[in-house]
Amino acid sequence: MPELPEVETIKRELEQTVLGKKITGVVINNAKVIKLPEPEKFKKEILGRKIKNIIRQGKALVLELSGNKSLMVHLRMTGQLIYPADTKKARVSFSLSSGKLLGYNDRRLLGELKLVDDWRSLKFIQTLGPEPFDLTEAEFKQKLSTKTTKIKPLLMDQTFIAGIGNLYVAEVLFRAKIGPQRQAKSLSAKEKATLFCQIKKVLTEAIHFKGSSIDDYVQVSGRKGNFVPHLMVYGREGENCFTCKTLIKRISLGGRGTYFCPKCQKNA
DNA sequence: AATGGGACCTGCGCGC
DNA sequence: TGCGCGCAGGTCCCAT
Repeated sequence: MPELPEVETIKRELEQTVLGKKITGVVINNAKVIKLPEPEKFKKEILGRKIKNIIRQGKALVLELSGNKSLMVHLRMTGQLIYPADTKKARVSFSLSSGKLLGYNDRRLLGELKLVDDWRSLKFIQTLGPEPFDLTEAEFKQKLSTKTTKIKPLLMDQTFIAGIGNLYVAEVLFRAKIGPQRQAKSLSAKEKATLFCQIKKVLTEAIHFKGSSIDDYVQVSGRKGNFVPHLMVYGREGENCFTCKTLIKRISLGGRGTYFCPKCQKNA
């Protein structure tokens, strides 16, 4: 569930807390989350390096380290980065030169840590679509114009646009009054413009409120994000639409829970 | 090109 | 009370 706003929140917090610190120790409690290189090598190769720079690309987080190595972290569903952390909960914990621990938690073990020479050449990064904030309205409209797929799965496709997941796509489509099943290229110019505007608006607001703590997501400090009270449709099946009082529906689209207002969001 | 399914995973809530 | 099951969704991979 961590999407662009959650990962951006974490990135900003890490900049304030661990940037410039040196990694002085590593404890691996579950090696499953370490995808590259093998855990022993990972441990050996990361020791002594300093955290030089922190970057977010879509939902991926990159810690650039001294000596031309980078740690790519993808939280997937239940990954957390906690500082200062306590060892017990962490799948992997890093001792830092501050004397405190940076912990990687991951209840479901779906996340991944990769220590690599060149993070930009990772396949996931290579195929990532544009950052929403780097995209122009004209480019967005152009990209939509050829797509016959449904708008909701398209916006969640990380190779189409980076950073939007199941929660924010629901919010964006609700605010743009567009049904999740609309064919992408069938959107009018006005709808495309509204959609583009709402993508940036919703993501910006969610970053401002430090993300949505629906499942496991918390800030680096361990505190919850504050955007949940601002959600208009996600998770509101059977409740009244805030605009028209119609009951919010939940359907399955592309195998994902899809919330929308059948009256406000036109599917044709 | 688009779509649907399964795989990876665990903990929760549900029905019986 | 306890057990088994479905479900949550980010990404990859495969089949059609």
